[in-house]
Amino acid sequence: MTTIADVAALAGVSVATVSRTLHGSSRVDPRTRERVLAAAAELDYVASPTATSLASGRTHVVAVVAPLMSRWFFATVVTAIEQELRAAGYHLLLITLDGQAADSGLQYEMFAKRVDGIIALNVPATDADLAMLHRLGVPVVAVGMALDRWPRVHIDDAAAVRTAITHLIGLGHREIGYVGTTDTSVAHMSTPGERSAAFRAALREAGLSVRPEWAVDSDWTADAAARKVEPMLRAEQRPTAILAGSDEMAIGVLGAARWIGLRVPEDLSVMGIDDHTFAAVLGLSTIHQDVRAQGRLAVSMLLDDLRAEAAPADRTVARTVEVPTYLIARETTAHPETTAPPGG
Amino acid sequence: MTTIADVAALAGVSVATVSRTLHGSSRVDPRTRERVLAAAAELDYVASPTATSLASGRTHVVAVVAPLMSRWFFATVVTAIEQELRAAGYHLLLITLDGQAADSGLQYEMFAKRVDGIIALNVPATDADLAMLHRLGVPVVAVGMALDRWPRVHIDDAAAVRTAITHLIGLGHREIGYVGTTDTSVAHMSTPGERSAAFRAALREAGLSVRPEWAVDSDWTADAAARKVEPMLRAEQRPTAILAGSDEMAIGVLGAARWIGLRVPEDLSVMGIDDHTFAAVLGLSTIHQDVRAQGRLAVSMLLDDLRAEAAPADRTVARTVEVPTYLIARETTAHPETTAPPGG
DNA sequence: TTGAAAGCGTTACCAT
DNA sequence: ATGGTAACGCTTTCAA
Repeated sequence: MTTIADVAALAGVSVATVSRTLHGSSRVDPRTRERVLAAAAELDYVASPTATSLASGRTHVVAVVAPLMSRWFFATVVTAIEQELRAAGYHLLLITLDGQAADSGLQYEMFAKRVDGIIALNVPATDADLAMLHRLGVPVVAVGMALDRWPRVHIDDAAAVRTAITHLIGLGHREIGYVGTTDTSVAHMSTPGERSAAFRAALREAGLSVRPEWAVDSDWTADAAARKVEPMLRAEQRPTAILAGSDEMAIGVLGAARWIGLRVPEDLSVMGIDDHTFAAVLGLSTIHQDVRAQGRLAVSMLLDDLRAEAAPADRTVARTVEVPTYLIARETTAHPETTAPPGG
Repeated sequence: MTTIADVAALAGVSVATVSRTLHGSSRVDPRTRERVLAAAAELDYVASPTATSLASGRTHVVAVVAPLMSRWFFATVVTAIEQELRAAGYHLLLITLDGQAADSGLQYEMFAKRVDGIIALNVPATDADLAMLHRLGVPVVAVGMALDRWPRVHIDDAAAVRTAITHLIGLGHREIGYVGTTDTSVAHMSTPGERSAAFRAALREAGLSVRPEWAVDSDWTADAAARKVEPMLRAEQRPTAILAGSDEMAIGVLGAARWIGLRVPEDLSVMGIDDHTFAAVLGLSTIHQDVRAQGRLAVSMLLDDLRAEAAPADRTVARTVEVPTYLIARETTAHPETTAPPGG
């Protein structure tokens, strides 16, 4: 393996000079620089990141922690993050909470020393986790769920839900149901329970009553949502519209409606939140959020912090950024034509 | 930051002994071990992975290279891989090709020295890339697309397509169309073009003719597939069934059918390949593949190679593993009831 | 502008 | 079984 010493030898300078040249930092005589660069190129030299890290104390790696990857939102943010990090000369260490006991703690110690910073995607943390994070002194940026006092990029979940409900009410719906996580105890799998709370609030604001049996708890998947919503749709009295906490779950509702034999939107209006890649093609009405933008923002905020460590008070980005959302009305929502005929 | 020296001091032994104890390798007096462990626990000592890497030459990090993350298949394998790696004490460095020029090369040099091995998910590589990889001497395992002579885990794409076609023919279909990538030039975005080739082969084997205009090229997304398949479905003569190269694209076909007003499966049968999470709930007939298993297998094969580096000829896993696939007939495929009435 | 040399925190070899 | 001590490959003072 070719080391910095080889380059130094070939260029006829000291390793210190090679290091300086390749770092572009301090001044180096143009002609010296020329020779060094030539030597490095000649030898296909690439500095050992390991040695560099040990000597400099910075790894140029950022950890991204997410509950799991198989959900569209996470996969999409991560792609955006990776791209942005790569452009900035950083690598991405992916940490998933999948398959871990919810209470096993995040074990930041295991990777904290490997990275310069952490981007946490919707990961809840126990007090112990937070304490650990602070103790380690690693910069953190949260995406989605707030994480202590760290910078955060997110959407206004309550507003998203309100917009959705307003849309449905505007169409004439009065009997509205909801599927989504309402229980936040399964910590590491949960997503802002705010959406569920916002649902109740939005209905109340509109002067509509919230029927408890029309707000069902579900895992954040299409299958689960379909199963959970089925009884509600088969009941004597069923809602004329259902809002799902995510498009994934909305697709589940679509499935349930299909196998029950309810026409969408004639017999049932369905809405989601997110604007999943499939939403357009399925004609799903939803609330759009720019997921990639959130990833990009998270990266700039983190890099900003990393730079600030070197040159304090050099921050350019707001400490918390709210990304706007907006309604996309497609074909799964319409005026309620019929008043809930006996289901089935 | 607490270092190995602190632990050694507290335990009253040399750093060498601490290193040995924590590594479990060579023998250490039980009582000494006890003291060291206590000291380490007392100080919350965690070895610096950076220093360890530099000294030992092994990073305990594996790179996973994928075209992008926002596709269900990739996201799912990656989750499985991460989980498996974590269990084995390894971390995962995620490299995406998203947003890179297709011909920009994979730039393995940029991360090769950071990792002990590489898992490549459906990434095509130029000869230059392959040469580079070999030169770097990093163990590689390929998932999906074959990569030179490296170990590989994959499904039999041709068989999958054949099974699908057989299913359709068994239902009585004779006019069968296909959507998927047929052009493999857009290298870093392509997936086994084998599926497309297999489609033609399967039809020919069955004695059916392949109408060129019924085999359309498309990006590997629902939207693209929907757009690409629309003209085919609106044409005077249209197929009675369509096989998509992936469930994602099949969902696109479902969308196109919906907005054109074709009933599925009465007017059109639709099949996919993969058994995407949404397939069940959408009632999509498809060919199932166990994606997580492929991820797990890839990890064992790679770890096997890493161990073999230490203790040569110590391999336990076959050099190439083929994961089985099988038909799941759901509700989007049926006997062709009508013979292609004028579209629209 | 350049070079010498002291770290950075571990591992692993060689003695003992 | 344990300790001393060269590496590992680079960065970064400190001098020159």
